[in-house]
Amino acid sequence: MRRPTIADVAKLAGVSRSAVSFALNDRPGLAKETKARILAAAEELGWQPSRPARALSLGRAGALGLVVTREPDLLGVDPFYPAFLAGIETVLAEQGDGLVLHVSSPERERSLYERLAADRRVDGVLLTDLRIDDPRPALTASLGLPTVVVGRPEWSGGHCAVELDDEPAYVEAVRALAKAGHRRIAHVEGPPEFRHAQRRRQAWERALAELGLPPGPLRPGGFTAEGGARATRELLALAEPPTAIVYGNDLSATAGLAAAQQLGVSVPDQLSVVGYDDTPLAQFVHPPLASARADAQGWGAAAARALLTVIEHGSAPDVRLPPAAFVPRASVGPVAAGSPGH
Amino acid sequence: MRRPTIADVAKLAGVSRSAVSFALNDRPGLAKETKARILAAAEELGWQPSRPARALSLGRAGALGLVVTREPDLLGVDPFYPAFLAGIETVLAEQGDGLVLHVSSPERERSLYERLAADRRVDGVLLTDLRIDDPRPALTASLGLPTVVVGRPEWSGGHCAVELDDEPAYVEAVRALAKAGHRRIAHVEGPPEFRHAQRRRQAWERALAELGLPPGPLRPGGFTAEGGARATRELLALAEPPTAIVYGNDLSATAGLAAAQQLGVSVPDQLSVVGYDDTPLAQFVHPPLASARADAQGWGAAAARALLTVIEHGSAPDVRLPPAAFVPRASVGPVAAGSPGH
DNA sequence: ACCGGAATCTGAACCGGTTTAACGCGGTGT
DNA sequence: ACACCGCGTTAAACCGGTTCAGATTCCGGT
Repeated sequence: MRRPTIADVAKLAGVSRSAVSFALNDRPGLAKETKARILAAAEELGWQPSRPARALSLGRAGALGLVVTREPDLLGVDPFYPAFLAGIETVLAEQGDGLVLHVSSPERERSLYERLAADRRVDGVLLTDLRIDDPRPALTASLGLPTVVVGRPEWSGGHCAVELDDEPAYVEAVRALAKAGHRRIAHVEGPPEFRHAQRRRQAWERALAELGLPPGPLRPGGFTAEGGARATRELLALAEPPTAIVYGNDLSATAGLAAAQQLGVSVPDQLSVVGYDDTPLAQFVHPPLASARADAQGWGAAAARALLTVIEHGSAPDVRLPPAAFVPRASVGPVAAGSPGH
Repeated sequence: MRRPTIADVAKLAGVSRSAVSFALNDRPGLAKETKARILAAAEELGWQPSRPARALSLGRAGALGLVVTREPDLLGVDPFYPAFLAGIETVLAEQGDGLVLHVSSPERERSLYERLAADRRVDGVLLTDLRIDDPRPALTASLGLPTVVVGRPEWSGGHCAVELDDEPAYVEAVRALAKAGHRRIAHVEGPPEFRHAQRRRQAWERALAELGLPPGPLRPGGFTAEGGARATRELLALAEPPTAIVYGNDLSATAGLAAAQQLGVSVPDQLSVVGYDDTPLAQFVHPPLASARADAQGWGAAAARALLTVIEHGSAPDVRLPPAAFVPRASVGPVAAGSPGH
């Protein structure tokens, strides 16, 4: 019942342990039939080399690390992580490598990375959800832990960055709204400490400026449903309410849409709404929610590939993926003729 | 720049490597001051024992495995997994253990578990989303891989089961609807191959029977938004449409709610709606969605604890957690006076 | 007959921990 | 004075792989 070791395979094949190792890692210097015999023996015993043993002698754990520091609540409604993880897996599965996932809080984060590094549990880490003044890039650098930053190069602190830009979709959304006649376009932003939330806000600001529109009202939404609903109520209570709202994500947007309807504001007749993420639900709410779609799975795969390269070669070139695309839907409509402020 | 090993610590403290090992794992038989000196040396060098080395000599990987086989799409909107993972982490963090996560498809699943077992990459696995005739319990048993089944004991195939029952919340939901006067209560079920989807359907059937109500119409919803929307349209197109629909999850329910509204059917005046999962969005859609809440984090923690026990002792008693609770909200209302079929 | 060299395989060291048996040593009991 | 004991410590074996420096064999060339 004991699991077979390399010695068992060697004995069965009538060779030394090193020969088995050579056969497995198909190194040159083994006669073809010997190699076949060894592989047959391994097959017969159902032998696979032990990861820990392999990791110890190679000095490579054969695993990547990902620490997720978002609130579990936030995680559960965001299609990003599952798709991202699936993308990582597609790359790791080829190598037979694994992903070690930790869910953490900002306080415990530091010691967690330290342990990951000191431990040799993983060969490198992916950094997601970069924050303003994020200590992690410097931390992993000082720990000598190979790192890939999932986000813009200027956030990466010298590490390899794998970027999928939000901005174009945002700009496009604002342009689409402007084209539909909207002039008061509000934004409900995500937690401002997140770099991507900040970038989305700046994209909105810049797009308004480029179009020669006045800066619109801004409210915090925290990427949550509750925040989206509250922000929406506040915006609609303004003396001059916006005729369109761009949200930081679909969760806020969906809640905002419902909040507007609850106030008797009809979407898109009196208010246009845009989300971000293109949640599976987006096209099935009423009215279907305009949003932005990003290839999270491709992002995960690219990030994993980049990290493997960093681990192997010490560095990797930055990667720039096709940006997210604006997805127009019925929640965006022409500005109402009788809309206030005209 | 080389990471310190146990030998470096031993040299610095002026003792043998075994003494360092003893000190670290606080075993008896070391003089107090020697131990203090060793720990000080370890601290000074920032030394932590290498996982792979430790795993090799202990024969324990120090990691649990979780294979997720859901569609990435389904994953992204379900608050279950993130909270579940967070719960696992709370338990593993104490031990310093890790979680190896794999995202897979049913086809690759088998070989993945085989590798996990042969590999010694993990000490045990958690089985979630049990299906009808799920091959996994028997597979992990035959692989000698310690296993905990996340679900009902009768699904576990002899493994330890950690259960959080859906049924009471479902029965309660149907009762609440019946009390509000509903007699034609439909169900939009999840993928029927999932045990928990099946159990929810049976709960609905049983509750109707117990209340003396006729069996209601049933439609597949696949736990998806699209499925929920389509099923709703079909149900509402019936000659005698239901006055209430109980969905397999919130995603279907939310899409169904929107579909109904799109058809001009007002909720809850003409149709009552109940979901399951209590998504963060549930109380922020319009009208707020009645749902059912389960402590997914507690579930994860309990499952992880049970698995650690199985790994250590070879078995563990089944765990039965408090069941999910029905959360009434405004999407449930009294049956309309003029409702057809009265 | 002898040498050189390629091809093939093995022995032993090593990765960084844990564990077990034994050892040195001062103190006790008789 | 001797055997015995317990305490604190260590050397060495072990976990299961990889790797590198030889060892062995077989071959052709001169």
